[in-house]
Amino acid sequence: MSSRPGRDTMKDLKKYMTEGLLQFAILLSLAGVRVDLDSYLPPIREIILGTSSAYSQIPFHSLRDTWGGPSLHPKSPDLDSFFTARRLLDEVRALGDTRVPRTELSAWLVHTVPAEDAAETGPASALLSAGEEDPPGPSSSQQPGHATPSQPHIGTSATSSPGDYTKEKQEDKLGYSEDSYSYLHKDNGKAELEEEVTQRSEEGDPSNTAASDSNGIRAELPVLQIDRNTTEPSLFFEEFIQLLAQTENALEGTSENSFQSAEPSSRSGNSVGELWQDFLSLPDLNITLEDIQSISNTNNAISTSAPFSAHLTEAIGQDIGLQEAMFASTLADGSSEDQRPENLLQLNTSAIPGDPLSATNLTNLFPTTDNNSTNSTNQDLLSGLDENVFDEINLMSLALEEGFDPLEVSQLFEEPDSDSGLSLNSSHSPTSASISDTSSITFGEEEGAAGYSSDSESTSYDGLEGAVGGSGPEINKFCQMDDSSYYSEMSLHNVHHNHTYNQLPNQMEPSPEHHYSWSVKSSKIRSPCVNAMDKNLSRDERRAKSLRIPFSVDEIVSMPVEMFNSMLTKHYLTETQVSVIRDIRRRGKNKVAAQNCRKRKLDVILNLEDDVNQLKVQKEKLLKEQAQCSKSVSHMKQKLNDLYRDVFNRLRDEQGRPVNPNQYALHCNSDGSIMVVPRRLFKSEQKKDTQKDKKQK
DNA sequence: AAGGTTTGTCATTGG
DNA sequence: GACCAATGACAAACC
Repeated sequence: MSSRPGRDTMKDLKKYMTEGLLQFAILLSLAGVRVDLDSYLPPIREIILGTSSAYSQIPFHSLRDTWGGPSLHPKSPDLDSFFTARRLLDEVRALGDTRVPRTELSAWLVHTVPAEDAAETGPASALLSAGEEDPPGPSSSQQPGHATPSQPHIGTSATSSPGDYTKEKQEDKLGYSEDSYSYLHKDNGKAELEEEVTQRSEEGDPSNTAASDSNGIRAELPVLQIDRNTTEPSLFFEEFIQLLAQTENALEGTSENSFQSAEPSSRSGNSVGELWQDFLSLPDLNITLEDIQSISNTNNAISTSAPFSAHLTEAIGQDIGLQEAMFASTLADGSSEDQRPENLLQLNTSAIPGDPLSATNLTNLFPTTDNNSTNSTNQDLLSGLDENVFDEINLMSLALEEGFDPLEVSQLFEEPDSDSGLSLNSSHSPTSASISDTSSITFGEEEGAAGYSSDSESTSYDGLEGAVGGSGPEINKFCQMDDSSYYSEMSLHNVHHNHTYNQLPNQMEPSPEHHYSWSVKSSKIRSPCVNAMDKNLSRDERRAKSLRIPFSVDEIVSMPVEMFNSMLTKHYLTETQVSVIRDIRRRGKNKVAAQNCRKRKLDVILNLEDDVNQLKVQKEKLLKEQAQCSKSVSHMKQKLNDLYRDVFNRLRDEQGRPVNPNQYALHCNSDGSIMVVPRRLFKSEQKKDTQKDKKQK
């Protein structure tokens, strides 16, 4: 068997990578997040159906649509399965000191467990026992403090949703007992995944980094790791394995007896293959997969509106960003299942300002996609979140949960004598406060890049930036912070308080400027990071936010003078704020004036061009008329000459001789009479007339 | 990389 | 004199 050990090693390595990536991809699809593994995997169809012998682990194609039982694959896949299971078991045991998210482990067992059921003493069974019975390993002591109490949060619910849904579907289709289902679902399914995600997010698990490596091979490694320091996953696995075993027994029926005498390993391999084949060939499976996909990708459906395909390659192959995936899960939970919005509300309620766990709650927004490990840089976004921002976000969440309008919440902090409906003290406004922290970051660099920068503005902003906390080294920190707050608020807005879907921005109420500006800006802001978001804001907008000016730039600019002056006087604004507000107004008006001026200039230019064109047309017309007149004049001259000649031909002198036209000419008198005058006399009279004209002139 | 366009801003002027 | 609109000029960003 080992006549060619090098080739066997490569073969094992190939299978190792392939099935690991496949399991990882299935896991990610179950978790509701997609990752592009197409470049690392052969077509999923080939892997599953075995059309490519190079990747065939199990004779799926020979078992396809057959219930009679497995048959031996020409390449002896039973041995492959045996060694595969054995090797995986060794891998798992060898990696016992490492910790791995339970979600991934669950998916790994989904693929592996049926094999062990057939052979109680088989290697897969040993694997199960390893996962179940191993006491908490050294990892529990290596990473203390990770076992924080699981807090419900948005990201967790999003992550656990597909898994629960999948299990529920499987239970429905395969006829699982109600007891087992309820136990699995209620006790282990959701809470376990939530805690796992929470734990993973707080750990900064190095497996994430490894999984997020651009190398697809490394991305497979965490799948093969096992968390030994927790016993709950074992329970989960046990129940799930039992369910799968029941399924396998139900599917194999009596034909299974003929294989009981066979080698356990081969039987396990065939069981896996048959279970997979049956699982995939179930007529309702497509619905299940579609449901899974629809749950995890509702957000994508919003943009694409295309039906989801159950094809796993599509599910895995689509590229999706970290924030998009998280946000998609959040939206999907809010739209697809009734319980999810409730969870969101509860989560937001639990996120009380000042709660030390509030930061954790929002930090948990991201680990749902951390399991995907699709983006290593995004994982760094979790590292340094400011608790103050979470307090502000939690305040917003509280307001949303309690049914208050954010405007009302912000007015709680507003000075009592403010009679302006527009006035909001954004220093306490959750929305504007969270944004202002961000804007103070990029403001400094933008200021330097700006062409003109008044000294007073620069200096004052620098000082205020320090007050706000936008120091240089913390740019990334605030970027992450704002990012999380932005997405969390966006999700909350969309789920809970989107009352303006049918309204255009200009149809909204003018007074809650924050709503207007936020909705308008949020529609433009889709970039994953704050720098990109702030790039959509003008310099004055960033200045206003950095100084916590409680008015939007549009308000400041378009406000009437009286209202503007009253605003400056009624609000306790610092000199810097007043100066900046006046500058904003001046620049804003000048900007509009410049735009109008350029528009007018352009209109003038266009009008002049039209005039030029019209004049050209008129010129051509006149030239044509001139040519026609000249032509007519020449025609008239010709006629006159003809008439002249005809007249002289008919004239006769006193002797009856013809009159020479060179010696005589026709002269028209003023009374209309015509006389025949000798030319010399006619010329002398003409000379006299010309002289008289010259003298008169 | 050079050149054209767009846009924001400042300085100035006139109403 | 303050305010504002208009406009030339400049610089940065963008194409």
